[in-house]
Amino acid sequence: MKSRRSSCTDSGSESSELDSKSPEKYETATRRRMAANARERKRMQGLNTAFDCLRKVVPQWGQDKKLSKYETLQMALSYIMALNRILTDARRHTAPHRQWLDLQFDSVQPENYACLMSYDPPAGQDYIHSSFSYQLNGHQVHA
DNA sequence: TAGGCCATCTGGTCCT
DNA sequence: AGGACCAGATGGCCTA
Repeated sequence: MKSRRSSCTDSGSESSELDSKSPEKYETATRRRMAANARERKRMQGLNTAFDCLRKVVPQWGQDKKLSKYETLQMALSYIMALNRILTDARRHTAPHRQWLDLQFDSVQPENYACLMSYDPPAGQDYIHSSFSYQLNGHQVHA
């Protein structure tokens, strides 16, 4: 884990204002701030996990250096556009060209998006894509 | 050493 | 009231 800012602590900046108030209020505010910081840390970690999943799915220039968050989003956008184009073009082709389409998807393997498949939505929430499924190179894919 | 990227803290806003 | 989300600020690490 990275070191924290030296000038800031989990106690929060509201301490100075609350110093003059009752110790109970100060304690409560401190506890709330620490809890909020912990939640924010956890939230950002979740976001980073999602970015890691996206990096596994998106094409990379090289394996030596991982894409930054910005680059990952840009690459994902380009990748989706490219796949969309492939599908659009495929619709214009008839059966004799089916092999061509299979070739386009040759590099798309289930293990590449395993992290997305295992995603559990929060309880009580339904997602449209949760019942989505399709056939890809003989693989039945459920998402 | 400057610049890019990132983690963390923080306060504000919105939602449940 | 409390949690989720967001954006700004700040400081650390790394690389050219």
